[in-house]
Amino acid sequence: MRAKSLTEQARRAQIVAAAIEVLAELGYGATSFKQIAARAGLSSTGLISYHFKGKQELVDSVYAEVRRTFTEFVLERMDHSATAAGELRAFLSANLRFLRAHRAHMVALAQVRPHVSAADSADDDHRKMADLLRQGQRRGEFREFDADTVAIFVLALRNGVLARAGDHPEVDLDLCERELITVVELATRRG
Amino acid sequence: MRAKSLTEQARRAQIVAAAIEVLAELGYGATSFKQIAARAGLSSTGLISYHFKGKQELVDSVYAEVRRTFTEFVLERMDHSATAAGELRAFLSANLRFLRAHRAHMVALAQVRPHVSAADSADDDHRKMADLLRQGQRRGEFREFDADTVAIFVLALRNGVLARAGDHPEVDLDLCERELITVVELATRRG
Amino acid sequence: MRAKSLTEQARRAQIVAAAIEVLAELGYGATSFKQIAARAGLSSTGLISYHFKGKQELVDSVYAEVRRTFTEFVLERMDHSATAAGELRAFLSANLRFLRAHRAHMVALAQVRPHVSAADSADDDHRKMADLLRQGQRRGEFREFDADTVAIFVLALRNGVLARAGDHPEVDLDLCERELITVVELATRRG
Amino acid sequence: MRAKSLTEQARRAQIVAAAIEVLAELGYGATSFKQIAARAGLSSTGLISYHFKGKQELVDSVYAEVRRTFTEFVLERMDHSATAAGELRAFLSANLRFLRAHRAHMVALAQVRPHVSAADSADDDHRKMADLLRQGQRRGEFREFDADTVAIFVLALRNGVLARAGDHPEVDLDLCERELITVVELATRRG
DNA sequence: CATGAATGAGCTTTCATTCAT
DNA sequence: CATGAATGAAAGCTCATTCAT
Repeated sequence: MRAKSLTEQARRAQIVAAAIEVLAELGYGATSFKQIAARAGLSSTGLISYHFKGKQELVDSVYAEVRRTFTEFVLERMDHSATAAGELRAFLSANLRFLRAHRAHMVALAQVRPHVSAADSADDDHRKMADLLRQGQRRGEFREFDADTVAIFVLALRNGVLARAGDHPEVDLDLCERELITVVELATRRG
Repeated sequence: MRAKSLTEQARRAQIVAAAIEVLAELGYGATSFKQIAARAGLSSTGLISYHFKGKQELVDSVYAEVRRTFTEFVLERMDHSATAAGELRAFLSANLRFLRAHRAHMVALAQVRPHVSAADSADDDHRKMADLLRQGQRRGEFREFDADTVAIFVLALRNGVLARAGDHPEVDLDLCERELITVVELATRRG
Repeated sequence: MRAKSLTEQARRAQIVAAAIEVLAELGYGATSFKQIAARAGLSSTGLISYHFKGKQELVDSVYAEVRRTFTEFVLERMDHSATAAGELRAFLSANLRFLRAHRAHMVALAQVRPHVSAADSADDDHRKMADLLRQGQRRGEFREFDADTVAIFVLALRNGVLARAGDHPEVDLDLCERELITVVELATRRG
Repeated sequence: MRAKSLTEQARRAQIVAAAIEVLAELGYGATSFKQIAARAGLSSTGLISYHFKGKQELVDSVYAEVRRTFTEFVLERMDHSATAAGELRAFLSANLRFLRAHRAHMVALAQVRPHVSAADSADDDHRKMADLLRQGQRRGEFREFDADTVAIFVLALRNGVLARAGDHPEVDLDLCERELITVVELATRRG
């Protein structure tokens, strides 16, 4: 894999950005090269094939880009010094803030996930969350529970809120954030 | 809308059943009329178009059928006499049992949901859950929280568990059920 | 592989026939579904894909059809009772007559052969010819030579004549036939 | 047509050489500018279009180059002083040796021939061979036959052997050469 | 001269849908 | 009612070619 030129990188980024927009607006099924090309102001779908070996590579690139943006966003807002409980709170909080800042990314992510070829990196999320929970248990912050199972719950809450908020713009994200943090704390804390 | 003859109803049911199987096995994207017809033992996709005005109507019918089956299943197992907390427990429990008994329906539901046109009947679920929660608050079983928000959480937990279990057959559903009930109880109970 | 209906067989035959014409006129590279559909009076290339699983199946069908026609034609004109030398003469003669009767088939065959997927049935021809030559040697009609090598020669002569005559309509096929038979006889006869 | 600079000539030669390799390895259908550029170490297919007016010119150039190499090779090995029969033997012999020395050229030639636009220079071969045969007849070396027709045969034998040997590497070229010379001699000699 | 990005026509294929029988 | 043949739109993708730099 030889290095991409600057122009190439820029075009790829532009196409990925257009794809994200279209995915968020029309959903995966209606997202064709034609739509993406139109959105990106390209004169031909051939150009997309020129920059991406196939639809799969584009889909994977979209996924990677959204994850990159998301991870970066969350990491910047994580509270590394503190307790596991603190990290958990920061994680949830960052997720909701990301939704506010990049709603299209969030929706596109949901649309694209079932079609990503990469060994499912959702498993990554799961593993990291379970580790954080176990750490909190070792430190005595959290009660006894099966960390893998509760990790499913935490991520389910996150996903469910994002999905709901994606469909229902009227959801009050501030309220949601407070309640979410409360709920997770009640569900995990010791005693 | 004139009444459907018995034959017609039977055919529709047969097609919907086949569609559910195919959706569960191949996913939405690979579910074509051809696949469904083959699965149903029909010799022509024309028959599907004959009985359903279009793909959308079939999709909606699949959704309706899965929901009907699901609702029926859950209702039979609800504990109506008891407390709101009891109902909540019964609801969660029934959901997991349904997954065990009708995994294909569950997977098909997930595949089909994003393409359903009907005014989202997920909203129905939400409303009912919120009502149940409010009832529990009035009775003093639950702590103070925003019922609409927590309804999102409860359903998110349910959906997340189902999704995870759909993809990862190794998940221990019994363990999952116990932890889920514990978590929801901790998160909602008074005091 | 279930039986094809009569209509289906007819359509397939029609498409194959059109493909043969187009191949003969435009060559393999310019033979697209579009051209074939136009030639066959079809309103859509989709119909070709409907009747043939893919381009490869069509190509193979064309090859099979031409070979079938050809083999039938030649077999009818073979002199089975007689000597190996007689059979050889009859074979060559029949080949040239086929060219006169079905020039398009012949040209299409040449165009299509490199793209046929079937285990090369040109090897079949070769084996049969070598067997015939060996038989003639055992009977004392033919001189000693390496039958496999001379089989290559005989088929090469046949192919070369067909190719030349395909490109140069002015070739005198009667003269060609007489000379060809003479040459092969001189090259193979004992003494 | 202004003279080509040295650089230009070199580039053209490089591209043609790469094209020959690709043609021999992948066949005509899979030989794209992209493949050729990659093989030649060029970073853009644009360069090919720059040096050749179109694909046709490249194809014709490949053909011309192979023919040039081939003719040169054969001419060097011809026995000019001798009889027509001797020249004929030398010609056949040289052909087989060329195949051994430059198999790729030979295969590329076969791939490219059907797509060459140039007034078929195969006719050249034919004319020369017919002349040689007539000369042999005048000198009393060869029997009476139609020289044009037998020229077709000789070239057909040559082509057929090359084609067969191209596809079947197990062919014994030494044996083939001896048999070929014998056959042609039997078929042409006087008495 | 060489580069690499861009273009648009063309390809095969799949799909939901229609319609005569 | 059911069948299977036919339709045409749309998809992803490849290709030779063009052009600004």
